[in-house]
Amino acid sequence: MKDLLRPDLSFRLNGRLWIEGPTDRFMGIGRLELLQHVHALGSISKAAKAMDMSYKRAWDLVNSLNQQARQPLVSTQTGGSRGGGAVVTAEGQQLVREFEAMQARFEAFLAAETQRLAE
Amino acid sequence: MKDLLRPDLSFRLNGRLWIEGPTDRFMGIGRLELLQHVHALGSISKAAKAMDMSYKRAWDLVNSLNQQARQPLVSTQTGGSRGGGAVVTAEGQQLVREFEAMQARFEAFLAAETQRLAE
DNA sequence: TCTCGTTATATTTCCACAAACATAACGAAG
DNA sequence: CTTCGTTATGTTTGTGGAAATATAACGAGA
Repeated sequence: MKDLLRPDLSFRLNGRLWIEGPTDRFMGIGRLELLQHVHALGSISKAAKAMDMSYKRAWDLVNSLNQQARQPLVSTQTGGSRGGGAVVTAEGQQLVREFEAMQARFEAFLAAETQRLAE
Repeated sequence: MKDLLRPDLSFRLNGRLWIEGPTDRFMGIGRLELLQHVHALGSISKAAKAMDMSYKRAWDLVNSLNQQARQPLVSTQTGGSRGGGAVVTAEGQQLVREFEAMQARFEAFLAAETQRLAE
């Protein structure tokens, strides 16, 4: 394979993995990172800021996740002394763990295929 | 996992695989199908028509492939009684075979992960 | 030398989607 | 009853990339 490619350019194998519903995407690497940030920071707005994403976009993603899940994956609270916040529920944490694992296996697959390409 | 999803909606795992260069994408499932059509039909314009793609887009993709390859993957000819045409070179055919194989292994991976999701 | 189907290439138009912007509601605490 | 940071939601603006449009060149064959 590599003998087909221009030797003065560097190429790499890449890929994406996601779970899609009838209308919307359900889960992907971006949503995974968002959930991880929400879990770590306790708020959608802080997570958005940390990821350099607009709050609206982050909220829309969380909303899409919750709409497609049997039970809320992120539970939110408005108002209060600290303005409110968001927590990743037990179900959300389960999703994070399982998708992380799948993503890790995918990256192993990519690494193996990359190896194959070099031969 | 499936216990997290709304039971009234149908979800499926999906993914994409591609080889990227420094500036452009080099290879992916779309380019694979284009090469297969060019090989079968002997012309970029017929391949484009068959795929319901504009000729310009198809030509741009072929051009991108050729630019990034050490040797032409698609060889073209203008003019002549039939107007010209395009053939997938031996190198192009090798690329098709290798990417097909990789894509098949990826689909096997997806199937295995899909199995895992259902449990 | 005219035709025809194709390759080759530039320019313009269009549009889906993201980003940006705006505003209301919420509720604990002081 | 005001403040503050957050959630919640609608509207407007911007833009990258695809699609559409246009045109030239090519060369075998009639």
